[in-house]
Amino acid sequence: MAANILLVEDEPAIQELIAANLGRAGHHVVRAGDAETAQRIVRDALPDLVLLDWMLPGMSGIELARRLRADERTRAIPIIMLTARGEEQDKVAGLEMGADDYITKPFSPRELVARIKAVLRRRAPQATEDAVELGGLSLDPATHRVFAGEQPVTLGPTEFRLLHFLMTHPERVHSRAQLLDQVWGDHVFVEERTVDVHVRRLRAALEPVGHDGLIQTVRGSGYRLSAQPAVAGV
Amino acid sequence: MAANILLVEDEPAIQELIAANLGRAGHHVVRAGDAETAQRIVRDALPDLVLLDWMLPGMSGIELARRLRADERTRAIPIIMLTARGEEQDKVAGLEMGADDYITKPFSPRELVARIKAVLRRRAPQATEDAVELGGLSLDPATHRVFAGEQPVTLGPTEFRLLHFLMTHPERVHSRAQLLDQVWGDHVFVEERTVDVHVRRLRAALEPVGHDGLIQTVRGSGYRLSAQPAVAGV
DNA sequence: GTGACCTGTCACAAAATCGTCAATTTCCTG
DNA sequence: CAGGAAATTGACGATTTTGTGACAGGTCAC
Repeated sequence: MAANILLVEDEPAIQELIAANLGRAGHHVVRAGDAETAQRIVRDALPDLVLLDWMLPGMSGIELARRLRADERTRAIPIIMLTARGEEQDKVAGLEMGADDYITKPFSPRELVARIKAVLRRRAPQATEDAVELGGLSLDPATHRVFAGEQPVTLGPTEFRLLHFLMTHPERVHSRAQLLDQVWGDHVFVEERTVDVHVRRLRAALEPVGHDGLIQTVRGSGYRLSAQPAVAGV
Repeated sequence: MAANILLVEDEPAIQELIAANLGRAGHHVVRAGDAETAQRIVRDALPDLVLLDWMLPGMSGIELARRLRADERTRAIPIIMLTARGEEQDKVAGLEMGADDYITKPFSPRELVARIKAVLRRRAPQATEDAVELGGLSLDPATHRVFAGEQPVTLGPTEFRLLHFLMTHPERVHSRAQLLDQVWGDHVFVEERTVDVHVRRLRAALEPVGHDGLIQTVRGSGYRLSAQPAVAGV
């Protein structure tokens, strides 16, 4: 259950302490000393969770939380706020602002880790997981199933993600690099040729159910999923 | 968001104060002055949430929480504990015992109401108490029985709840984390692989009565209950 | 007590999937 | 049509994910 956590805390001592504890719990921690930096990091790195001190120099924690909630891409990221004792107003405001939880300073490392774990696990399943249908082929992320008409298609996890991406971005040519970013994740280190292999496996799974020409090769550029045949006529 | 709330608090003055505030917030409040009474009320009335003072005469709040978590029927009821300042030990113990949240006394009415709202909101939509039937398999929460056609199936409590959840949410793929949330509750600290073990036990119980392929593994994602075979029949 | 369950975790076995490579084939350019 | 770049393919060892059996505690009804 390792996770990327952004810690927003201005006091170096506390920052250090928390980071050490989270690190020991197996999490990867990125730190920010102020809200502006934090905002930038969130946009760039999209952490799994934000640990947010409520009292910050400059932009307040509340304001940052509000902004994160306002942005489409960062809306789903859970926020745990750190408050000093007795800041009753803040707690209420924070919860209403969309914080998922709060912890009152001082807190024990165990409590912090326990709360993080709970929040991460509670994360709602993505809402934008609609089924895709295209040219007689349907794919449903919720059930994790693919059908060619009535016939089920069996795919490995990677092929499934690849097909999902292609079906949600049809007709466009995607370079191998783009596919690696989108399907594998932009942090992995994998040969570009690997894409070829998975495309091949995907084609092999689609061909027996009458979808051969579906994934087309664009020489020198990449691949494209298209309901239209690659070449007119013939 | 009106809810039935059981307030367990021995000090009449505080009891009165809290009850008044909750009532103003639109909740229906039932009160108990000690843990024994509370336990009885919970079994009878099945409130939506329990507000539990940690310091009680006789049976402690922790003990009550433990018992509620141990009982099949009351396990899912959220618990918010009320603690005095500085009782750090209690917080950790409480959270591990299954409390969904805690509030440090003294607290503001606004905060209390906000916390209650948050806890109720994140509670998973409760499965119906109606009997479920699916592909020759029937499960009745009321009688706590499972039948495969005419044949009774014997299950342990956890397997029963697991099957219940899967039957009420068929076809969908559930990650181990989601199953832990929904079946074990989001407050427990259990390894994800434990899910595997219980799935195995469930499969073992279902297989001799002709329901082998019912629970399917979706590699890399989780498990799925489906009347449809994973792969088209050969 | 005590014996019959249940539970959560491990360590290990079994399976499925992955990423690479090298050999081939295909396709474009001159 | 030759040459060479680009893509396809089949094979394979490495890695990751699941399935299993065993086990140490804990609970509960006798």
